Amino acid sequence: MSTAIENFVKAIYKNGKRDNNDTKPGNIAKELGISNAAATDMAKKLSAKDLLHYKKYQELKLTDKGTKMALNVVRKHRLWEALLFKLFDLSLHDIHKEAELLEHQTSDLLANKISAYLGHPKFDPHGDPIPNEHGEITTIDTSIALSQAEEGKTYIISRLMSDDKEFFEFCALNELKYSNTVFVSKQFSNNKMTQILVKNNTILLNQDFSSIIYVNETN
Amino acid sequence: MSTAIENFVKAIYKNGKRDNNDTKPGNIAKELGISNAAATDMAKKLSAKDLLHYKKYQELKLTDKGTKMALNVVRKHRLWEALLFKLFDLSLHDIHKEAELLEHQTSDLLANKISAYLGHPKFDPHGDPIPNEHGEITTIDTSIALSQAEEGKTYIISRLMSDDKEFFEFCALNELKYSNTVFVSKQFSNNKMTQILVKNNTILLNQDFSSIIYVNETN
DNA sequence: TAAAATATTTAAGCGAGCTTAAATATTAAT
DNA sequence: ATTAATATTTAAGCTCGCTTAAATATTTTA
Repeated sequence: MSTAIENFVKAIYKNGKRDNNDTKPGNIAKELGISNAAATDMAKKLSAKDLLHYKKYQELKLTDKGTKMALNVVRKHRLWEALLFKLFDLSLHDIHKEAELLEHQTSDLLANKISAYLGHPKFDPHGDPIPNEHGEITTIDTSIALSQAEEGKTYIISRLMSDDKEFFEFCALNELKYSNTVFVSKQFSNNKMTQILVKNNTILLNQDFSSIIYVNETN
Repeated sequence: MSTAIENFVKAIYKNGKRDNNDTKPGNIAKELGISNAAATDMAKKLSAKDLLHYKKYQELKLTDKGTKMALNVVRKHRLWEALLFKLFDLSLHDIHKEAELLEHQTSDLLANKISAYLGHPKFDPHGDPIPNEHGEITTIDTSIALSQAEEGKTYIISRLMSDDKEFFEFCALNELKYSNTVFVSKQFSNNKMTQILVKNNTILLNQDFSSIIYVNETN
């Protein structure tokens, strides 16, 4: 299936997930930056391929097959985001742009390898859920802020919940990266500080930072 | 520039590098799995774009612009191969297939990030040279076999020169991967063994293995 | 509820990147 | 050097994924 088809199906899927869910061709067209005519055309074609239900002037609805395809593309996108974020010093915006292209040229095998390498993460760096191999999504984020973590336990960073440049610089300096391992050596309950160990570096976090670094328990 | 164009230019470049260098349309067509007619057609188009010189019934010759494009694609291909090889447990064949797709969807920025992450390697896991950002190629491989390495020095693995499955299994077990760091703790000159330290594991290599693991000095 | 605004669909057409079939040129062989 | 074999080119035509313009349906609003 082509990039155009994958993007079309993905756009319908994402549109359906929003509050303002109007999945008529015009809306999808706007999202994809193509003409309404092109969207109608594509809708008919994909209907013939059993990827969506199309009826004149009605909303577009993905079939099970279409939903599965959309979830597969979304999975690849988010896995790429997670990998690029972990490996490289790139802005989330740049990462998104690269993932947008790579997602269509990624075999299921490679996607699974990326997932395994990252420890099968359930969320990407934006905090969006990553569908598993079978298209299943974990909607409940079981991660907790480092400020809530238990002393003496080991966690994996799942989310850096901030837009602050300085915070990201601090993270980069201290190996605080998505999917890295963190050992919570001490919780100072009085002054709300958290002491952690990351790659043999001991770091003392104040609450500002410990409350926006999200982690998952290791199992 | 499209995937079709990039592949066409790349095919001419690679063809020209071989002994049997006949860069007429038919040969390129065979390499790309397209018809001769399609290749002639494309040659005309690319001539108009100043990517190659085309004269009826003559060989196709890349212009400087075309050569630069080819080198850029080759660079991205080989960087992907190096990265995938380092990160994932995949066969060289699978890695090649994935890189073949990813190479066309990779920004120069991302390519540079991959290169930096790998320590700007000069060769990919096959031992093929990786052009730098400016399209320059290091043709002389300065790497040496571990059997020739100096005691007490630290090296970086540049090449695993084998097709043997068991050898690769041994490598995987012992963190002997492309771009990993190796410390040569002892060279036993009498029985031609080499003792190395990789990620806190001490490994004793016989000459069979130490002579096919190629490394570069760290600088 | 009828007119105005907006959205969707149909129709015609275009470029990219292919195809096959036929015409033409080149190369190899006798 | 002619003929036979092979390669290249031209021509016509296909699908995909778009476009614009016109026709038609739906919504909004007065």
